[in-house]
Amino acid sequence: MMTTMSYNIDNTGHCYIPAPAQLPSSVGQSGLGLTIGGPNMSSPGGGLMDYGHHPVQHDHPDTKEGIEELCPVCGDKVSGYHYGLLTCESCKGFFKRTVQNKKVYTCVADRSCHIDKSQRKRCPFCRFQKCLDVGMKLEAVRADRMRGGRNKFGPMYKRDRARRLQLLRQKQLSRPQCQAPVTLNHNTGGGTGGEVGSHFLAALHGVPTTAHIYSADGIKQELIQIPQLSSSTSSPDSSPSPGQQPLAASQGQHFVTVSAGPPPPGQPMPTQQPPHAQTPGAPTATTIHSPVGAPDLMKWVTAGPGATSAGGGAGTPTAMSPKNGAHFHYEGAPSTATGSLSAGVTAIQLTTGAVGKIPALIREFQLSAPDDKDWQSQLFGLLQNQTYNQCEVDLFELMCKVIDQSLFAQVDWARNSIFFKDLKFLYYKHMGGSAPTQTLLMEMLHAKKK
DNA sequence: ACTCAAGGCCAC
DNA sequence: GTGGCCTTGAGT
Repeated sequence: MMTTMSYNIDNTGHCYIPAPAQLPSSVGQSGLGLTIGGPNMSSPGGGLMDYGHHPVQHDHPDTKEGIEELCPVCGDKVSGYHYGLLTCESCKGFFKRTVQNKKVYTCVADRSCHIDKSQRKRCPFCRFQKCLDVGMKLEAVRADRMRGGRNKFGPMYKRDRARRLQLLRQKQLSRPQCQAPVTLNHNTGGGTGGEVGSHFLAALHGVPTTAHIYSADGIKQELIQIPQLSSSTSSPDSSPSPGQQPLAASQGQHFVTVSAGPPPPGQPMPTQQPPHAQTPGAPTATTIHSPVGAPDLMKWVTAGPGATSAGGGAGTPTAMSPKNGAHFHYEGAPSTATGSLSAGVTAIQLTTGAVGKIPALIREFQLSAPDDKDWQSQLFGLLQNQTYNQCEVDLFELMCKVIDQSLFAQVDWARNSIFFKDLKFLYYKHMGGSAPTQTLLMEMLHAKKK
């Protein structure tokens, strides 16, 4: 039986094809006239990675350990990222020729030919179908045939690489003995000093960010930082849609302590400001007490722009003690708040003269905060995972992880707060899913006042 | 300067 | 037509 299947690309770059392939935008403006087809074939998966590019670098540290990525199409050795994913050199060439030359293949069988290294030449129809099925991207083939340079998939490759490396690392950590000392160094993010901030933003958007691992032989590799969010199941290469909820409640969420800038008019207390209520650039301090046995450095961690500096505005952290549990004192007109974390107990003292008559909204915030013990045990677990089976531990990396954890928890908490839900409702109602503008937000506030 | 994913070349 | 190697050039 001979079967064919066709797809077309319209002038907007959309391709109509009965396969889970990405749609081309750069491959011709008119119909491609390509005839393809085949069964839904799944990637063989397996293996982890081979960062070598052509020619394949067989002396890469990963391949040294016998871990080698196989081409998801034919099972041959991958030579690098090609058209959206790690493939071998021959499938790269095959895919390129097929798309560039607008090849039309037919399958003489039932569109379910097995494709492997020895049989990949037999049925180009099924081979190309498998290329599409595993995710090779038509739009990565350049219509103008321009050589060199980079395309839009660069960041995706980076994230995928990082994800794979983290999987590899998790695999290594699960081994009974530490096989190779690994020093963890947090990525400085191009020297902007914004790594923690970028992780925070990544959490807001539900996308993983990367850090770097330096293996014992000095080779820099990437470590992905996947926000620990219960509802975030997006793959590294998927971007959140405007209507997507990147964050949701997760276990162990806890808003540790945050001191922020001066309270907005009408706000009675600057105690636990939800992140979404903070103004950009406002001084933010995150204070965390380490679990028993963690390095001393962990006892006192601050994060965010102006965390320990004087900051601006009427309300600034005036005292922060790194010893015997973190402690901060917040002074902001017209009231002050003091928070402390020590010996596993989080205490928020309100010294406004309004103790006993805390505004209902703040009480609600406090009540909605998850159990402190949950948070601590989660943090302890994180640190255990980080230090267990590691011959060498980078304290800075640990600090960053703890900060990340707390920031993600803050975001979780904020998103689950009544205010955030309220805001989301309004913005869906008004915008139908697109981001609210400043003007729109003002309108909403006015509407609420009325 | 280096990286690496594009396209190109050419022996098979 | 295939696939290994080379050249290119934007991004880092």
